[in-house]
Amino acid sequence: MVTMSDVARAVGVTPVTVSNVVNGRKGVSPDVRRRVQAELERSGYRLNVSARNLRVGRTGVIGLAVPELDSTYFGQLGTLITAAAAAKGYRVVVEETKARASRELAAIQLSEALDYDGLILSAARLPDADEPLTQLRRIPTVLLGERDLPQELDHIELANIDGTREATELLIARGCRKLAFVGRAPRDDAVFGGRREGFYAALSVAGLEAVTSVPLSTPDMTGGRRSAHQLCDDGPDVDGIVALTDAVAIGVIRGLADRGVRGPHDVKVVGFDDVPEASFMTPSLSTVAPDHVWTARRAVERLVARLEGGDHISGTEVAPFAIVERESTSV
Amino acid sequence: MVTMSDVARAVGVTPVTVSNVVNGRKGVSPDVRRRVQAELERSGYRLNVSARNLRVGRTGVIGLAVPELDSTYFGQLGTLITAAAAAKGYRVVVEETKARASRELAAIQLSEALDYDGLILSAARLPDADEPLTQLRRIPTVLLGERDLPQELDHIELANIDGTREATELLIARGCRKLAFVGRAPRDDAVFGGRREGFYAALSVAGLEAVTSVPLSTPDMTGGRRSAHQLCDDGPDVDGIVALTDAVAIGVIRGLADRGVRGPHDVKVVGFDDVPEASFMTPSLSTVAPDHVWTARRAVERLVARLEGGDHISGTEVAPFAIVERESTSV
DNA sequence: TTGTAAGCGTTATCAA
DNA sequence: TTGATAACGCTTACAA
Repeated sequence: MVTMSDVARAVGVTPVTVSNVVNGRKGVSPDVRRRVQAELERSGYRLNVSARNLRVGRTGVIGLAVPELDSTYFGQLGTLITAAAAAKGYRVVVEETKARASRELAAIQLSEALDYDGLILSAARLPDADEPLTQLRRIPTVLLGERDLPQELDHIELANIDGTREATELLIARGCRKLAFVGRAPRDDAVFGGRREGFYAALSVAGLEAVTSVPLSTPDMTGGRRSAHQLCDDGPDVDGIVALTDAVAIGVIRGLADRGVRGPHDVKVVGFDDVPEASFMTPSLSTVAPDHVWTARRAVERLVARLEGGDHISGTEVAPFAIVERESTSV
Repeated sequence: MVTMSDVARAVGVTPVTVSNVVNGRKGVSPDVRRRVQAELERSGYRLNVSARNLRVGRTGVIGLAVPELDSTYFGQLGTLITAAAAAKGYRVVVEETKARASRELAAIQLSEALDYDGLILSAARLPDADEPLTQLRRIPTVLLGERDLPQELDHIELANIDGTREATELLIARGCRKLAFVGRAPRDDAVFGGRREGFYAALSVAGLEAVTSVPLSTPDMTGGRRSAHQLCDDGPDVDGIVALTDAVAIGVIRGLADRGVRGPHDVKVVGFDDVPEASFMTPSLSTVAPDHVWTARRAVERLVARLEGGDHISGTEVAPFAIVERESTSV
């Protein structure tokens, strides 16, 4: 391994001068700079960032922990946060937690292990115990998630209740009267409780009763498809479905098609997230579209404000959203 | 910031003993261990990994550079590589290069900057110049990509020619005679040349002429949709389409639907990649399915072998693949 | 413009 | 079982 001292010795200067060249600082004569640069090239020198970080006490890296990478929702989040962070001079590394609470904790510990300056944690199902929150206080963190959290934590959440309520209202406005919610968690009912709450709120205002609330084995396309099969096989008559997420909705639409049920004529469906593929499905998917760009920018802003010690607010903010109507709810 | 020295002073031992406790090494009396642990807890001590890495000379982190994160193809790749690396005791951080050659270079430099032990680079369009390859020689790297590369580099590629040839043969076997390829790059024809080559090879064997090769503005769903519109508006009669990737194919199917063309009755379509959503589309998508698990495992294996200095092979390997037939090519 | 000295927090080595 | 010492590669502060 080539160090600055090696390069310095070869050129006949001190390590400090080499450091100045490597970091593009001024105060180095053109001649020396040139000779140092030549030797850096020649020797294949690589900066040891552990050493630099040890010295300067920060890494300029923000960690982003997401439950899964193979969904466009979290992929897009990664893309947007990376861009927002780059604008502020930070780099982002993405960690996958696999949505298991223990892995979310592991991500937090990892962030310590990797010496991230800060962490953005998309916490699908952080356990209620205090212990993880204690962990979170050890490293500057912004949470993106669904859960009610103590006010002193930085937290950005989606408009789960209002968004799902308006999505449900859209179905009702389009003539649906026999509505089902696909998204009951198998065990922990608190997870995604907000979306369910919004669904029931809309029904209650309209004076309707839910036909059913279908359990969801996993909150993804496969789970949605399975739930749709179950719904068809159990036989309750349904003309509108509110799905927990777009991925679930895509699975539901496909699962209905498997049973010969065609949307939007037979059953209308809405999702949540507005993933990139929503407008490419057949039928294209009506959905709650949170402002992902806003969310990403705000998460980074708040984290950086905290990192750089300026004024920063705590507590929960809710991302703005819009209802996007496409073919899956057309009359 | 609490250091080992701080903890040591508080307990009345030396930093070395604290280090031993933190790292779970033996040779520390139960009593001392307990007291040190208590103080670690109490003080909120956090290991400074920059210091450790400086000392031990490695980081245990593998970088994965992919063109984009908001596609399930690369998302899945990230998931699988993360899992394969974890099995070998390495962690993975994912970097987004945005598919621009300059960013792929930036990723390489970044990997140096972050002190990854090694890098897996999914190089969509690495430039031909030698310079980047010189860069690659500075850090242990495995390339996942489409390009012909010098033999001394570790390289895993997909069966672009054979895969696309077989996919095209499937269309022909299902009765298609008027075939189009959607995936001509706007400028650089060398990119993804292999897939085009496979398409033409199948045609030639069957004694057919291609109806057209449609340019693709961007290799994603949006580009595919646009190309399909163009194809419909230009009017050539087509009964089978080979798309560059599944994402493009999904866009193509939707673009055809926009113009009232229904698959698979009117036009059959095949893609490449077997992304998770391929089986959830309507119609579900026939495609070339590379063995992603094999690819991820092999990439990690080869990188780790290189890192740990054992025997390692160089050169190019090709991932196995299968043709998966679904509804988009049914008769 | 360049050099000297010191230290960032950790761990390896050797001695007690 | 514990401690003293040195060193990893780099940057900051200050002196020349």
